[in-house]
Amino acid sequence: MDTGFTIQQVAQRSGLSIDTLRYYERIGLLAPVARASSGHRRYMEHDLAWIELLIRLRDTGMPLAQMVRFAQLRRQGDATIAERRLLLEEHQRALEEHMRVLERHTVALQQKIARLRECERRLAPASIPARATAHGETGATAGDLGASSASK
Amino acid sequence: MDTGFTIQQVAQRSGLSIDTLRYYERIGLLAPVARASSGHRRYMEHDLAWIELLIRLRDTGMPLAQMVRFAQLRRQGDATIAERRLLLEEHQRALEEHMRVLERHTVALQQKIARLRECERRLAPASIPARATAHGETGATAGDLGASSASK
DNA sequence: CCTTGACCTGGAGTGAACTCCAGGTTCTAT
DNA sequence: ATAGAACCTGGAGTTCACTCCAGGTCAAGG
Repeated sequence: MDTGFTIQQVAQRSGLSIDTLRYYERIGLLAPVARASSGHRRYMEHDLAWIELLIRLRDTGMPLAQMVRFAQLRRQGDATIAERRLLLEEHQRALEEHMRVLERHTVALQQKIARLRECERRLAPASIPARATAHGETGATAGDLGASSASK
Repeated sequence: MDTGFTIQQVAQRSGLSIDTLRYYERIGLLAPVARASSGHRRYMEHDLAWIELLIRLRDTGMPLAQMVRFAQLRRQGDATIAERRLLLEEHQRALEEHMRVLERHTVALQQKIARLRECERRLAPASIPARATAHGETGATAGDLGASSASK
């Protein structure tokens, strides 16, 4: 009986550090991992699948606290499936909203880049040493400024 | 001379907190803001535009340190326009890559949600008290686990 | 037998990005 | 004139998500 992956193998496969794997177990993101007779961790396939999901949630912006909540629900078994689904759906909605925001930001950044490029075109080729005008390359439309990050 | 916005007004319009506005100035993200005779800050239109850009960069994941670098370049005037553009283009590329990753994650999460819903369908209506099987709702395909977050 | 390297634990330390506080000034309304 | 709100500064404290460390155990090679 010494099947399963060592913590090092899991770290390599998952991209998480060894310390992070232990940390996740400490805070209850991973249920206590099986041990070899030596006391060393042995991760099973289902641990890998779970870790993969955790990474996905983390990378899509879910805070660890919420992931812990999710992990707790999971450990409570089938009775919590609906609740878990709701949690994921909620997260999914937030994520899609976030992606829309990012989409809008890229457009705006693209415009900003275009304006800079325009500035370059106006300045560089005409190497007339015009006294470096520090005028507004910030960009026009100082208009909206519409509450992007809600601070409580 | 007492034109311009108070720090409170800017906080409301921008969604940043008053403390954050002062903090950003301290670390050099904002050049020293104009003051009323009283010593109170008075933000001008061009400050608002700049703050708007800062928020955009922050919300798209640029670390403050890089934003500070960008702000420094800006203060050095027109000579740094090309460098600033390159910085933004670099950021834009990273951002687009990030959005692609998020896209893939949403797809996977959507599948996960579908599997949970499937579990619910199988369990809930048949109210036969089957001994709560803690079998794998983790989902299939524990396959790839392909290094998602590069830990140095 | 001894070293080397992977692993263990509990706890302390880190970096990023704020957020709060004390103690003091200034504006505004009554 | 004075209470109370808004502002100022410098510095300390907080939260999050790790990351590192000391001191010890365990397995394999020379």
